[in-house]
Amino acid sequence: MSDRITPRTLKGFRDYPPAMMIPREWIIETARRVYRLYGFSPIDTPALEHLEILIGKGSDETDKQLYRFEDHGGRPVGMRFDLTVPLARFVAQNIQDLGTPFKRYHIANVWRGENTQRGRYREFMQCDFDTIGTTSLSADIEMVLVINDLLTALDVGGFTIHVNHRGLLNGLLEKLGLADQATAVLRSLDKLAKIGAEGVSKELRSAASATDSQIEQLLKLSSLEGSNDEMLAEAEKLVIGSPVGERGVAQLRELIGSVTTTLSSEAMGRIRFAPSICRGLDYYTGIVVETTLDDLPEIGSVASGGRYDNLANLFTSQELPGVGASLGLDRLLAALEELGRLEQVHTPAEVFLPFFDSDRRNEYLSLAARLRAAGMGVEFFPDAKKLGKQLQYANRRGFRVALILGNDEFTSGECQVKNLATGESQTVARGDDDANLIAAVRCILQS
RNA sequence: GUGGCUGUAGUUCAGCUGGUUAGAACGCCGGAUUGUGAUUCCGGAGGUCGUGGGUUCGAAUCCCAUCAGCCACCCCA
Repeated sequence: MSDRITPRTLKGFRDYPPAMMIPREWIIETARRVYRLYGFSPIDTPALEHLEILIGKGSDETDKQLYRFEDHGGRPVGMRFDLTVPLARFVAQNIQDLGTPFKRYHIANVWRGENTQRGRYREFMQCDFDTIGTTSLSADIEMVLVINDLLTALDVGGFTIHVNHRGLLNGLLEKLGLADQATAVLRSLDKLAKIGAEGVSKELRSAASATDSQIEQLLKLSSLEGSNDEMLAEAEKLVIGSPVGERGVAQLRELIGSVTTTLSSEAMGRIRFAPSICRGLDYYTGIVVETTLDDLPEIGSVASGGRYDNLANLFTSQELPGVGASLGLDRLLAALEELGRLEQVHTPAEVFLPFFDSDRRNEYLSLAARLRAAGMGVEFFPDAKKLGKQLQYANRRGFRVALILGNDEFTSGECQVKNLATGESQTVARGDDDANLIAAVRCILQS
């Protein structure tokens, strides 16, 4: 047996044991619930697409990271590297049946063959939601509200939603005569928080061959401080005379105004105009957002998105503008773990039923069935091992309650209800339908 | 893709400039306690030192390659 195959996973790909999968599923379920509350419908698309659908849609960088190969029929194919390009293909192909506006969410794995790092893998999950087929700012506003509701539901603690507008940036670039260097300039500006004003100006000089006065103007916009209103007023001055720039400022003002009046007073401080963020992706054309956790800003954006008015043009002549965002599941998970905001639970059920008296299996099974019918998760231990061992197992898995019944209890019609967190145990008379017992368990679970 | 660091029991690590049967803590399993889990005591299992070559009388230790992880760049979730 020396030729056994070594069990291993590919670089950047990983297994998800229960301790990881339980919080993961909780986030996914929360995202699903919040998206649905806004009327977004689920879709899925194939992991594999014709190569021509995927290449040239993101940037040179995404083309390099694309997993590509020939299928068994010799067709050039690729694995999706995000959910937005498949969405563009999907709506271009099906919009006549879907109608507009089309609101969808899509929670699925994507693949990128890039170098790995903590929180960065080659297979990872995105939780996207987008509204297709309307240019109304309502959809942009709703995107921000969804992010707010989602992160609130996920109990991540304080967070800040940073918003900016590509039109504002493009307007300034036009005025400065740097429009053809847009990508390089925006990428440099995006790093302001990371490398500082000096680093950015150095990079602007070398990468975008910007002059000192151009750099000064760009940094002036990026470094604005004050209230949202004050910053917007200053930004407006910088782009005055540029229609796209002025429109960007107007939209930002409207969006921030709408969001702050909709949110509760404690939540409205969460939205901030942030003139330096712009998102690396080329296809954004309007509002862009990034969201950081106040207690862990250095981990980067956990929910990002924006408006893209041209994406489906690659596949159809029909005009299909869109706006949407994506929750960074794995990054958020890493952050919550680091912040100690994840409950360490290893079992999806909360009630543990030891197999104590080996002659009474069927009686245990019917008790478990009755509790499950009452909506409680119950795990019945498969082996009639020593009670101490069974309780140890229950304790490690994070069960809340153990129900202990041996020969004594069965004959007296009672049950010991043990609170595993405190160690306290009470004896409850079961009665005919176990209603007493169910109430006692429920009491502990709700405390 | 580029550069740097790391890789020894399940886990965290020790192992001096190469030298006999590679250690510890915690964890795990069994028992003390045949009806009660985070304590205590006793006992036990578990490692071809990531993998493959090379140098050497001799390699966990040195060299090369490879795989994997971490960090920075790049990019992004």
